[in-house]
Amino acid sequence: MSRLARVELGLEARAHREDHLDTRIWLRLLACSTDIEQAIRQRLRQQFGTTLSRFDYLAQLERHPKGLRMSELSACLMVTGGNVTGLTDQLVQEGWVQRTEDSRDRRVWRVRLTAEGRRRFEQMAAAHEGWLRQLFKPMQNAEKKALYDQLGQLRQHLLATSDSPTTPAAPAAAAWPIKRNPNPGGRP
Amino acid sequence: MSRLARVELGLEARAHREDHLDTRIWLRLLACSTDIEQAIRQRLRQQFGTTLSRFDYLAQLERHPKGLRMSELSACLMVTGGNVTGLTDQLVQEGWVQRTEDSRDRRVWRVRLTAEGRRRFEQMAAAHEGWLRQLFKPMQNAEKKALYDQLGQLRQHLLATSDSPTTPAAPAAAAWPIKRNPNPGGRP
DNA sequence: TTCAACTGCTTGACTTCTAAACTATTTACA
DNA sequence: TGTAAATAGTTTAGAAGTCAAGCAGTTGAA
Repeated sequence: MSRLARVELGLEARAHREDHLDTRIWLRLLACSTDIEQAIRQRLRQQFGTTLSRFDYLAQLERHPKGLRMSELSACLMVTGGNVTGLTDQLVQEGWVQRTEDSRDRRVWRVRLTAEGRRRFEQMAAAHEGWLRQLFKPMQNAEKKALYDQLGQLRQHLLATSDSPTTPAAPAAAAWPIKRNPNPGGRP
Repeated sequence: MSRLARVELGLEARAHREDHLDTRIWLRLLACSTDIEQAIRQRLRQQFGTTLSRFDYLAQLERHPKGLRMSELSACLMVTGGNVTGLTDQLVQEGWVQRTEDSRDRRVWRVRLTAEGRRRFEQMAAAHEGWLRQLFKPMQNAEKKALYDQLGQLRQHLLATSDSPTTPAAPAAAAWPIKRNPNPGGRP
């Protein structure tokens, strides 16, 4: 098997002909997502010296000029609160965002872009859009629309399923054999 | 804005009505991918005490009974070599895989599943397939096929684009303003 | 009014992954 | 043959993420 052939498959190489369509869709989706993500990460780093997480963070703030609470950011970004605290500390220190107190509830922080942060983010966002245009250039417009709709349907279904009580949170007890230290304080 | 509404949007909330279709596709793709990934990670951890990276790693080996080199794994998994070294060390220590020397080239390691590793992986793979079946259950078969094909086209295009010389690796010099420590040895 | 339960955020210990520098081996070629 | 370049893998420092415990502030019911 040539190197090229393997590289061209990437994560999708896991798919077997006998695999269910569900599995094949997932592997293909993941491969596409990883491809694009790596391309974006690399460009953000090389051209702006920043990371995708920070970009995502700033993008959410740009959508909400009045600012967001930490917990709202956590939900939007689909990451834990601890992570948001860390990102916020960095971005505050570098002058992209500012924390302001909420007069009604002294536990909450409201985070918003600084003028400088907004200015700089807008540059990145323009570049970001250009990169995506380039990545998707070979696709026909009709293809794109179709893909966008298909993904929309998938997302609807996923959200419906995850909310339903049919999703088993976990079996009564951990089901794997004797293991000293499954995952202490670590990422899943 | 209610919590539910926000959570339901997640990463996709970044999309504005005026954004280009390309951007909107990407955000939707990423949201779908993240949703599924988190579901799978959670189940792997809770039910098998393992991680998605390890599962992916083992899945590649299962496809290749004769074993793979570290560099081949790195390409298949779309991760860096250093990462493969670490994962291999762990899995060898836990008895899932074994390193064997290559008689032709003393630099290379050939990694393969142990019998125990294969046995245990097969259990996980069966569960994995079940989870995906569950996640995709609400989707019609025709929808799934359409999505699978659309993603296939996208991937083709992405691979074609990334190979082409039109992709600018980086501008002549780093383009962001004065920054003491852009990203020393860190993740992008 | 007071105290227990809840909420919003932070902290701390830990894992995963990356990029870049490094070591060891093989290959190409003058 | 001898040496430079290329290749395979490892090491290292640090970013980014997780979970769980902890603290301060808020809420609500006796």
